[in-house]
Amino acid sequence: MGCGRAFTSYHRKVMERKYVRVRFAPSPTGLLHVGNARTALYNWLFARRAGGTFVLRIEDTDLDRSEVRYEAQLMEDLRWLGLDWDEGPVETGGASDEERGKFGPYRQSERLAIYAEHTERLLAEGKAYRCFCTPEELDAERKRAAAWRGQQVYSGRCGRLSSAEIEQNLAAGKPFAVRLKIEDHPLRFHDLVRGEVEFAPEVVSDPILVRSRNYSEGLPSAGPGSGMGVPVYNYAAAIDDALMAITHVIRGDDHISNTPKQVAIYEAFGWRTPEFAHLSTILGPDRERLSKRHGATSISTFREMGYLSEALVNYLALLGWGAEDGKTETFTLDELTRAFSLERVTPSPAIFDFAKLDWLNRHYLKLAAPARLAALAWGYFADRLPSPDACPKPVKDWFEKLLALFVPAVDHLDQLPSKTAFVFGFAPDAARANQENAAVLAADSARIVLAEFANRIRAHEGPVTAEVFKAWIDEIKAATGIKGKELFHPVRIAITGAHSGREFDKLLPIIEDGAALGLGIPSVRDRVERFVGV
RNA sequence: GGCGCUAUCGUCUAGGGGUUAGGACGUGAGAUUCUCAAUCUUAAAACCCGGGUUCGAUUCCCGGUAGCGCUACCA
Repeated sequence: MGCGRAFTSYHRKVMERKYVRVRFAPSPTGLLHVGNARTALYNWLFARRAGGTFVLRIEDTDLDRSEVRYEAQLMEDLRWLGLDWDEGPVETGGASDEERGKFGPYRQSERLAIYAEHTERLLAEGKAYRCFCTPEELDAERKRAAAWRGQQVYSGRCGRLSSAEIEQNLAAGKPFAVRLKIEDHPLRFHDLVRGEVEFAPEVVSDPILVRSRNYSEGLPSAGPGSGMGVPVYNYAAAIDDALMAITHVIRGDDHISNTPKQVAIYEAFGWRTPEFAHLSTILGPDRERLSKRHGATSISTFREMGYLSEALVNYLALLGWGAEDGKTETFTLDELTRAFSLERVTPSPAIFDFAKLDWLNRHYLKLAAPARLAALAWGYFADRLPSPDACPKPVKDWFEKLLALFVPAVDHLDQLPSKTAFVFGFAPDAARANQENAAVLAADSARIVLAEFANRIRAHEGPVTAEVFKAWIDEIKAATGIKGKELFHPVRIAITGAHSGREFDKLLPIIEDGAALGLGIPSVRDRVERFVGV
């Protein structure tokens, strides 16, 4: 296949909007949080559904705040969620040192020359102009405008400078920004989730496209011989979206007010505007924008807490989108891909519900294969188990059984150590000290039951199997007439330290098998003897 | 202040000019279990307010209110 021809025909089809091309364009200034992850997910689903292309672009024009480690983390998080991209930047330290895609580079810091070129064009065509206003002048103007009209717009006075004045300023070495000249007509765009949106031209004012040098210190040169600084977000994003032939811009609704500026940029270049879809904000329980103080928000934190990626993906999909039947709640990525449509995305903001996420996580935890759970949970037991590669098979098997019993009782895997702590060690004094336990143990029946149980333990050889235990319980019940809670609770406390927990017939083998493994796990006999005193 | 977006159970949502306004999470009750969890059954729980259009509005239109966003040479 001739690459050049293939590209040309592909490109033509792209231009005719026969293909869908979307992008996820994060700034590597922090960890990927659920809001952005949901944006990435919707982009990905939309692309996959349409058989289109999902592009990853890194918006790192804010060099003060951008960090390479965040970029790497971001890619790891996307992969963990199962969101693969078709085009994207060369990964620093990644498996491949090849850039994917023909519309690169995919990092804005590597596209500065492209922006500079386009700015020259706008300047030459009179669609943009140099603004020599100082920050102080602008500030004063803003205050005046705010007091007078309640609006803060730029007067556009540098747009009326004569060429002589411009030459003079340039010769004097005055720093300048580049502003777009806004035409006097409403700026409209179509939004797939909100319909037609329109802004009056005067509220947009002549926006800055390129910062002056003063604001671009320490940044890489915009290009050879260029006297300009670094472009602002709205400008770079619009150029990139156009040049990367993005057909649908799906992003957070905090960008709605930015969109008319970008539409004006598209118009200035004579480009066709893409479709937009603005996704609502994710809020915390107090209706404020979701943030760290509400709890976990970054994808990597959820991962560390032992949430399954399919649970998070499912939850995020449901947050702002509903299935067509109005009923289905659980979706695999595959099912989502088939069911998803932007038309069904809700425009209203959504409150992040940790309880529902937990429910979905429990759901997927129950479905997960034992070996996978073992691999995921191992890290939480680093101080109790040998490392996975140095671990004897019997220990591995035992651990899987332990998980099978206790995973259904947790919301996320990091709750496992505390749930299972009593298996690995037994603290009789703490068990007695517990108030609820003390109430149970205070009863005469409890003393009788425990004495009976201890007698049988002493007379017994070998592990206490579920069958042996059952027989003892039946005997004690028959001998003493004690049954139900009065019978079981004291025994449970003597073995586990708590009056509630998993079923004895599954729990006992875990304890007795564990005791035989050399992990320091006390046997049932050890426990009971220590508890009642020998 | 200006501009914009949004508004159905506590939460996520379905629906839509006439409905018993549906589902899910959570909550309450019951069943089961030695107990907890799980599971099953079940209950309570919503159309922001005011006007207009209409025979009829929760649904369409306008206004109000509230929440959120933007209002930077941040992204």
